[in-house]
Amino acid sequence: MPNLRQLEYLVALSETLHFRRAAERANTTQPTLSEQLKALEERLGVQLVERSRSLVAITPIGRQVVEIARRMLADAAEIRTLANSGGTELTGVVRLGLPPTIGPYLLPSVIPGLRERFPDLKLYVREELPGSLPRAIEDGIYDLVISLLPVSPASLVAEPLFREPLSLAVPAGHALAGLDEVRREDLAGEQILALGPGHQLHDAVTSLCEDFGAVLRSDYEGTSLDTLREMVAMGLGVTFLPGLYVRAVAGKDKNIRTIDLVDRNLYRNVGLIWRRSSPMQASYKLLADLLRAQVKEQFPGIIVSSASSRDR
Amino acid sequence: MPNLRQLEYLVALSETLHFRRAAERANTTQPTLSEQLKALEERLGVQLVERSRSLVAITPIGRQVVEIARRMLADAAEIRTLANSGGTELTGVVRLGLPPTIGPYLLPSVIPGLRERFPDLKLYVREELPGSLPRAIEDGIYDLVISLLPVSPASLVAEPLFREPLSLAVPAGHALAGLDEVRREDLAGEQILALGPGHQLHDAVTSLCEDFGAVLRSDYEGTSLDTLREMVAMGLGVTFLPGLYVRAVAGKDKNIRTIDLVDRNLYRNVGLIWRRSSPMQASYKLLADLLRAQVKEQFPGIIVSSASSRDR
DNA sequence: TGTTTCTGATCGGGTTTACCGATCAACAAG
DNA sequence: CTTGTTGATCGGTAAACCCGATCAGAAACA
Repeated sequence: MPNLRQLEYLVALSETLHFRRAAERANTTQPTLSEQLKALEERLGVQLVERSRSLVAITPIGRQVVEIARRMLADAAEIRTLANSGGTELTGVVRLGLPPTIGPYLLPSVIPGLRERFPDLKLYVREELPGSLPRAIEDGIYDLVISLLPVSPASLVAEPLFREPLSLAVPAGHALAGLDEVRREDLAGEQILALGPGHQLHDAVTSLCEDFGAVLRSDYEGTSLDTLREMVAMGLGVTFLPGLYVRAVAGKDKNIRTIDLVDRNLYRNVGLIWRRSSPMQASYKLLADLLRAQVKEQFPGIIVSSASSRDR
Repeated sequence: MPNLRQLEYLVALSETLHFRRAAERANTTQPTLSEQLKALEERLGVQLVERSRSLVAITPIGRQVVEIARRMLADAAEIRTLANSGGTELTGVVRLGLPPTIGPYLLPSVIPGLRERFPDLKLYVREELPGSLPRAIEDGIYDLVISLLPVSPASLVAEPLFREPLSLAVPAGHALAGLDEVRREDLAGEQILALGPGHQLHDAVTSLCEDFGAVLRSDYEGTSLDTLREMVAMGLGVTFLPGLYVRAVAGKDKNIRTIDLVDRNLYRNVGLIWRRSSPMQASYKLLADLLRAQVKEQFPGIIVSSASSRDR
């Protein structure tokens, strides 16, 4: 296996065609360069340099090697630059997992701001059922996950992002459609639609229904927030929609009304999760800051969480 | 400066995400891999691997490094392949210098055959006044030179290729045009045209003129064999043309006649020259063989030299 | 709840590699 | 014939590289 240092010597020699000057350029001494080049030639089993008292020339094969060696040295330099800058800054591909009830509504709004702040950051985004997200990040499939808080495993760190209120969504002609806000007792007997099991909204809504005396329609299970909205618009029942979705999509649909709930206990807490063992901690906190700022700016009404303890 | 072996370890780890299996794949032991990866991270000042008891993951920066490292390892492998095959076979760019009175007439005929025999060989061809060719190859500007023999410096090796007869070229209506061959005395008093000084034909023709009692026209100096041919066709005088040119071009010109000389001392010896210190000796001899074979096939009438002593 | 198994980290060691200063041998120029 | 310049060589040293044995923590198992 050739050696980067030896290749560096060869390239230097090919540029100067002079052992002493090449040694100087490569920050070493002439004996070392001479010796290492010999060693390189022995390793490869090919003569790379034509030496005579009056002439130093690179052989045809040597020139091919020089060409490749130049590439390799440039690559090595790139690694070094990457390491110098990349230690602090967020660059390259970061794999982000998030639930489908958040991704399509949050990301389009915040990604432009992200690009501006971290121009060298490329997000590889994948949506996944929220139930499997914590496991997936523990297994190293993602670098970051946006998920609902709290998360259990001690190996994970959660940085809260925002509290997202759930709004009631009813058809335009519904009895409750005119109200500015509804109370718990208003919902008694209503037909409630929810996403299928696995989605985080499913479990939450189920327990809500028990509390409120409402009826969960198990015969219609939505597969996405969009289908849920359509089902409400068609009068199949009412449902709860998360604030991000309401502000991004549902609020613009004339066929339904979204109503705040007086009972302000209805929230989902959304946070940014990473492994405690990740060395990108500082960068991820910066990212969380930026996400909070973006949400605050783009989604009025969403309550942005306060950052956890700073340690820079 | 990162180290190729360390990069190999990193790549292996990125593929297995398991220290022991990665060590096995990289043909080393787990402690070594562990240690060297730590050393690499310290050199770069960046954490590349996320280690915890239950998980091995490559950090985002680490993945960028892996990507570059893969390129570098592939390049290193390419160097090794090159060295293994290239030691014996003629590949890559070989720089060939030759005189303009040979290049355009010899090369088009032999290059197809060359391609066939040495498919990975790329010739960088440059024409130069023959006077400066020996100096140029001594200085390492070329790897090979086709030149007229003999060559003086002891640092050069010459492999004879062929003996190229000089033919007399006269205008179609000239007094000698009907003859099959001419004698020295036939030329007495003729106006002889030649190339300018610096060309090898100049000196040779000058001394010929003295011998034959012919007159060298110094007021018209050709700059190439083609202009010389045109000048003869226009009746400005007669000239000597080398056999290769006669067979490739001049023989097809109806406005002139080319006539063999009875005096068979008129030859130029053409050979392939390289530096004695060149390690490609064996390949160059093969090349000379091929060139001789090609000339023999393509240029009937040119006397191909016998190869110098073989040593394989 | 102990026991076993598996993980990567660490330790002590020996070998190889990389390097340098000094010197040599061949050659060119004066 | 001397002087200066070239790359090669030598002897010694420090660092890099590697390995077997072992450790410590976590997970799986009984």
